[in-house]
Amino acid sequence: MSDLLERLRGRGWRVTSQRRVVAEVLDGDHVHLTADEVHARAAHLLPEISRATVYNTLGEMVSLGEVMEVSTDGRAKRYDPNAHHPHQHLVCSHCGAIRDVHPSGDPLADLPQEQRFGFTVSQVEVTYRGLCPTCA
Amino acid sequence: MSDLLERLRGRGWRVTSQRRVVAEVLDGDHVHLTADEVHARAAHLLPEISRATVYNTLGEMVSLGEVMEVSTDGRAKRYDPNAHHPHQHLVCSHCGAIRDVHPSGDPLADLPQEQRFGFTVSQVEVTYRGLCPTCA
DNA sequence: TCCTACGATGGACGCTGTCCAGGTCAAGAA
DNA sequence: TTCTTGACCTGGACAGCGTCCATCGTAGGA
Repeated sequence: MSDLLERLRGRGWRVTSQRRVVAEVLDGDHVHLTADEVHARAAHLLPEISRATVYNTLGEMVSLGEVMEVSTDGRAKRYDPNAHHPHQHLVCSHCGAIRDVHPSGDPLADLPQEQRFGFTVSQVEVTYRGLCPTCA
Repeated sequence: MSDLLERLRGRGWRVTSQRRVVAEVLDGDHVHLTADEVHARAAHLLPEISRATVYNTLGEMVSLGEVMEVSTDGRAKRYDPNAHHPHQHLVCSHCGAIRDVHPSGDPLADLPQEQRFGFTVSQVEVTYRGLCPTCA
């Protein structure tokens, strides 16, 4: 986990106890927590941590490219620490479970030039939706 | 436009003046209004219409599959009347402009079986991001 | 014309996220 | 170790988006 902390420290980030617990909470694979969930888990480790700090810290991690922001449901944004490995998301339409997936091929290549309307396209987000084994 | 109204009437929908103006506001191509924008335009045609009614009506149109819900920015959802022609979206990262686009190929086919983790995948949403000609 | 169930209203409420003034502290310097 | 300072944290107010609910209005059938 301190991978993330080490990288951030290397970028001149001041490491505080608040930032450390947020980084700890975000450790792991297939982690897609909302800001509120991050706050709840962080508060378990450091009871006085404020909501504003969690939002600020997450925002900074996103700016630094160390964490991805994902919004799969139009409600709260979710934070995905797996930002260094390009991937897409598979979401259960019923229970909201999320998995990281790696489609074959380059989704960007599927958009023909004449369908780009002069845009300089630089990024593609793909969300696959369906039912997970438990909900099906 | 009353395409939409006719289809809804055919499904036993009671047609009221409120529902009619919401359907009128949503008429056209490349229309991606937020609920609030729909409300503002509807109120121009029918000043007393309430916000709750607009939300209810949009929600019903979505349930009936006549309108698509799109959330491209993590803020307000947008409503796309072009629900009967499968398409994806191209979004300007700077000004938020949205275009309907039609990628070549079937994005669903790009997700190998072993990447589906037992999910029954039924739908794919693709959002292309970049800069529009004006913002570039 | 009358009835009635469905629809509309608007105000309260909840969730998500942002902002700000003031207090606190990490980390470098001596 | 102590000092200094600017970056950081806090808690609360506030704003945007969306939902809920009790009540009133009305479309459409009898």
